[in-house]
Amino acid sequence: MRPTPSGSTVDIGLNAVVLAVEEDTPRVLVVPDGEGRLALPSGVFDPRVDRTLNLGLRRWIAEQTGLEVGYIEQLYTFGNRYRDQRELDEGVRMLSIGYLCLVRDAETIQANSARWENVYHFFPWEDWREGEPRQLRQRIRPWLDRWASHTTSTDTPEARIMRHAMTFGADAAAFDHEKVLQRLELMYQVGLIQEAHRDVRQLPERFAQELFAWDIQQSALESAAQTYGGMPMEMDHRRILASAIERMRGKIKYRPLVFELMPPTFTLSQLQTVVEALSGVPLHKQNFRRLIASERLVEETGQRVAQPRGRPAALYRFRSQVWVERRAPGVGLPKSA
Amino acid sequence: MRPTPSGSTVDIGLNAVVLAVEEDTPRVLVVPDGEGRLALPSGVFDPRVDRTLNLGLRRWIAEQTGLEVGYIEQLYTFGNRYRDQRELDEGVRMLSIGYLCLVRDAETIQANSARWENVYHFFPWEDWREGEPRQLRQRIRPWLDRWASHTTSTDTPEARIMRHAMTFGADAAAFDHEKVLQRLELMYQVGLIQEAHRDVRQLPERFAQELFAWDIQQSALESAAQTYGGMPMEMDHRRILASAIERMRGKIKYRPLVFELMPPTFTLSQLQTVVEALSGVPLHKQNFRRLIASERLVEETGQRVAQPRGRPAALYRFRSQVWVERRAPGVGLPKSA
DNA sequence: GACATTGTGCTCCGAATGAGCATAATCTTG
DNA sequence: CAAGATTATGCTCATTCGGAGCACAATGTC
Repeated sequence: MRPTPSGSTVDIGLNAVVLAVEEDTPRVLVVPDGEGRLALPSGVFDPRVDRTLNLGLRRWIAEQTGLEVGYIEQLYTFGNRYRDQRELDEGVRMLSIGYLCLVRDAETIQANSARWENVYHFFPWEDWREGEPRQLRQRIRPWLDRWASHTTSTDTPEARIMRHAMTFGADAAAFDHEKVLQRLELMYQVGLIQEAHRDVRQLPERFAQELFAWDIQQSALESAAQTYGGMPMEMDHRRILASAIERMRGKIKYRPLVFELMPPTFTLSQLQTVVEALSGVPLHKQNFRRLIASERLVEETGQRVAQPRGRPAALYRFRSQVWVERRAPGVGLPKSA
Repeated sequence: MRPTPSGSTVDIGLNAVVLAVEEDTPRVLVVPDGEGRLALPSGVFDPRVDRTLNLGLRRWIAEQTGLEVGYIEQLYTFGNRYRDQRELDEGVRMLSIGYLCLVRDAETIQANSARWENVYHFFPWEDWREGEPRQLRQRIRPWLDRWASHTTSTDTPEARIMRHAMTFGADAAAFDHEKVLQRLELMYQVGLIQEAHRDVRQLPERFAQELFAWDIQQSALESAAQTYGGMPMEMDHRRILASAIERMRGKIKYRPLVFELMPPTFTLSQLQTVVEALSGVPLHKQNFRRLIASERLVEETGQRVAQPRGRPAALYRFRSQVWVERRAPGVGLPKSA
């Protein structure tokens, strides 16, 4: 190992994606900055204060939101330059480590004006529970097609069409619901999310050219980003959120992660609603029950719960024994999801 | 975002797990330190030199091994204390970012005495191609059982038995081949790998107690670690290697990662051998071919290749088109794998 | 030419999956 | 109170997928 660069200029940002699901709405905890800009709970890691990264993260979350989170999982370490104002001002390099945190109750009150925001407000094109989102088909895809038809010095139209097909699918049937991050990054590069326009203004000229490299008038693009591009976040926080949703969608299939979001007892319909909220696709009710039953992920409590309408549902609880018994327990999702 | 801690004391270590498969042997690139200790190619990230983490990593690999790697994927950022001597000496805190790199040809000559080492020399218990490894059944499991039977202030025997079952499986059938990292970390905590004994010597007393907390005489344990615990590595490099194998085993099923390790053309048997080498399990030959064919991951070149024995095999190449067509292309593995 | 060895095509069966029908248990409304 | 609406739950059926093995092909060796 070579000697350390003297007087390191690297800071470690810890960023928490705290998720909860309320009814059929997946929510993320956000911290407004007072001027309407949204950020994830986050802070700089100081090894003199916190012994581990996890402890540092927990401290920042508690300070900024008053919440004590249970489940924590590291996502990814982002190291891109030029996305942080302070970096430009002071020449400090910031790395961001993203974390996924799951909590049971979105109703929990937070301190410091932190609040819950619908995840799909940040990615309107990711919610396919009612079929392909209209805005995606009618507004976003046309922009992507226009972008793909432009040739640049670095991209051929074929490469761009392929990129479009690989992320958003050539048609609705080929849409891979797990590629949340890849889709966001294409939207960024095309200029269909507001962060791209914010960044391009403070970027050195030679880097600016990498962004939405095509001869569309930027104002039209920026207006489209405001209308269809979902809510923006500070710095690269929307990317971190995208990583979290992607991880969630992938992992839910083979690990019993959902139960970190459920109350101690729940009905199978509630469980299905939560899975659907996260994965963004509708599920066949009877088959979902059959699957949960065959995986023996839950057990009956013997109680039933009255509903506002319809037959009362049986209450279940998670069988923590599954951790030892089975090898890859998860709620499963249809191949098409 | 709060103000930065003045004069950060965090360094970022970049660590590369460079994998290749030669015949039926998965190999990792290691850099000996001159005294027989092995390390991964690694170095400290300096943002003044390299614009991105990936570029920094590539530079370190090239400097230490002379190799230009193709495929790179970030694994995990480790932040544990007390595993680096310099940290103890100078109070510098080091975070390690692990990367998985894939190269096509293990024969490539390296500079600076870097060399290829069989991955399973570091994890002898992970190679199940010939069934459950004898050392695991006859030597390692008994130690784990003895460990599990001890009660401590922090652990009940039930918790330890559960931990054993969750990682190594209660019986051979329940062994989950993907949990490579969890198994290594249990081995570390029990004291069955040499790094644990190295670390415990330089740890402050109160942390030392967390390690192999049981009343076995340490010398017997250390001797077992030397005999059955696989080859040790510097710092936490073996953990990073474990993460890489785990990622590889998981991802190979649903992404065409293997082809990064294959030559431009190959036979289906060669492909199967590589998949088996990485996943550590034997596969049914005819079903493997059927799967590859049905996924249309490859296409025939029309050529055949003579063998030392047996019928000549058809040569195939990877169909890069699959990236656009299919949603989760991978080589697939049996449920039991 | 018999035999060993590896490659390749095909079948069979049971499990898992997608889709839908039917019935049960509740509340609301006429 | 009966009919209808609504949600929960049980069950069937057709299809696909995955595990296992038989059979034959194409080479080299004895």
